[in-house]
Amino acid sequence: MLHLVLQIAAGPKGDNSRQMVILITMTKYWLIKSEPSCYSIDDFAKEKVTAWDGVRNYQARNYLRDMAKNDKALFYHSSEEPIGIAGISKVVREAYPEGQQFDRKSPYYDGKSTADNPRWFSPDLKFERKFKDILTLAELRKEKKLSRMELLKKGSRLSVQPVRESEFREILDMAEKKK
DNA sequence: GCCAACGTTGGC
DNA sequence: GCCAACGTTGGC
Repeated sequence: MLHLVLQIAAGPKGDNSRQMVILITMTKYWLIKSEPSCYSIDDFAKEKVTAWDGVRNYQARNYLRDMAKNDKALFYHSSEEPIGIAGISKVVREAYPEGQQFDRKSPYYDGKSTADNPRWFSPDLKFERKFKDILTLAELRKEKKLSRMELLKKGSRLSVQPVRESEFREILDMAEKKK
């Protein structure tokens, strides 16, 4: 949320009555990775809304916590050909304590997490759409406008990453043109 | 607080 | 299946 304070006209010193506060919600953009053998865009399309759980990296967790309602996230298929962006999702619930950290039977169980002091958080994401064709990593690398993307940097392996609005738009354009 | 050893991610 | 690039762990 961005807070803009507009001074309409100068009042007497210390008098703020002429200030107008404007609240603007800025949509943020993200990229989330998933191995399709584990959870694919088709699984997502079927489930419609899912908790983005199982993330066990602190930086990725911080990004998950930064997600706000209505933010958009590119859904990326990693590890299996065709590797690339498969579709889009939307944040429908801000991050809350992730369930699997408390589940002893889960591979994501974390004994150091307590209900009072949870370590991991997950937002709820809603399936928005699947691209007709996966926008491949090779295609993304060829586009100069995307050269600053976190995803394309050497050694980048974070499973949750911020994406610039311009990059998000460019990716939608590219997906559209592939038809 | 350093850093070696180990584990994981993910493209190739 | 290889391995570079990271992140985490734990002894000191």
